[in-house]
Amino acid sequence: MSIKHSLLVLLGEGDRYGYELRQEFEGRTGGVWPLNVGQVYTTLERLERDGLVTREESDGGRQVRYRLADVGRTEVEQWWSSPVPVQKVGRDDVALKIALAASTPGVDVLAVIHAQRRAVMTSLQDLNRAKRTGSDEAWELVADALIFRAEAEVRWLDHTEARLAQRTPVTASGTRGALQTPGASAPDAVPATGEGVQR
Amino acid sequence: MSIKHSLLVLLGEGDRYGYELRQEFEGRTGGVWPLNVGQVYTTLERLERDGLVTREESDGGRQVRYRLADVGRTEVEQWWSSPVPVQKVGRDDVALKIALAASTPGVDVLAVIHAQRRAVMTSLQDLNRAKRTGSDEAWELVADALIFRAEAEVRWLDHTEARLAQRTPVTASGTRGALQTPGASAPDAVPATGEGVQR
DNA sequence: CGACACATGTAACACGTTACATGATTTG
DNA sequence: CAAATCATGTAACGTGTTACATGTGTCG
Repeated sequence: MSIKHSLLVLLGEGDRYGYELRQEFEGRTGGVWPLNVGQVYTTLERLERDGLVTREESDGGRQVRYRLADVGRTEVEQWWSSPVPVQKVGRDDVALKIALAASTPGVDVLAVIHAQRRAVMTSLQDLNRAKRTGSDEAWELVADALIFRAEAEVRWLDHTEARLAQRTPVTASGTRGALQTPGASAPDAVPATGEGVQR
Repeated sequence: MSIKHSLLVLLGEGDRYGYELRQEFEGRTGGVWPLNVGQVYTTLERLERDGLVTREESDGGRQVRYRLADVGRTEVEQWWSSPVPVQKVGRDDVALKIALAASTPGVDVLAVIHAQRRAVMTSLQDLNRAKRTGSDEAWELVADALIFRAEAEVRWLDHTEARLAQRTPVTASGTRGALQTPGASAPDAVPATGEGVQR
């Protein structure tokens, strides 16, 4: 959904050809989102098929310029004015995994949580380190988004661990022993304002 | 990646047939993740093709029982012991959109941010309301994950808005006027510990 | 010349999603 | 009986991803 619209946005600024679109895209996003060239072409094909863009060969057939059609222009405007749909359904891989782990006998939920947190915090370090290096504005925006999200995930993992730790430890027959860290207290209402991210 | 492993996990507790798997899955996840039955069957096909499960008809051909193969069992164990890969690359639809908006002339970034925040906060309300209703443990886990993530997104939107507001407003020729909310101060270091989510 | 950037494409696959088709069995 | 539930599947599409194929132009 996003590549399609991104290309449309770029085409909104003027006619472009595939190769060019890819370069601009990576420039705009600070290279955070590496885009395979092939994908640009296939996406453009679909866009043309759906009548959002028109194609015309130029430079004696060496380049294939694309132009934003009216339908496409409308599409872009709608995209700008409507928010990215929030995942109401709950397609969250991590949450699903933990929920599954919590309800599966013989699985060490705490260990799963620990492993996950370790991974998230590592990537968090990487992100913060990389953020200091790169100076691109777009890059920093995206990096911050990832950082905020990662921090939220850590907070959620803490929250969940605390909650699971205080439940009746019936299914205590784990595969291997997990470090039983107590975790912060779990506020019952809105779980925001977690402050302990660093460990 | 998750449905596949979820089915494998369920099969780890004993032989199951498709219909049954779907019911158990929805039960375990508190129904948060509605799973189309057809998808269970196609997924099972792939799993069988890849040798992770074996199939055998039972009940006179009325049911098709699946059994976890050794390869599948290994796969499950690996899944439990390895974290869900953190999105290092930055496939973040919202961040991409905002970054694009910020670098596209004639687009009102603030308006885009506002629309997004409005949507997120609405879903946040829904989630909190629904959380009070449902009492399932799995459901609450997943709901919390979504809540934490949504809050992080709001915080990031605030953060980004503040940052964009203080940059030289050269491209001030927006499509329509946006409410110029000042937003919180932007801490330069780690942007965690945002506390003002409610508006 | 050889390597590299430019430029376009095809093929195949993975995963998810929706919709439709088809029967058997239970139950009001 | 009719409707709902049980149970299995197929077809088609959307989006993303990787890998490969092919040719031109430029520059050291």
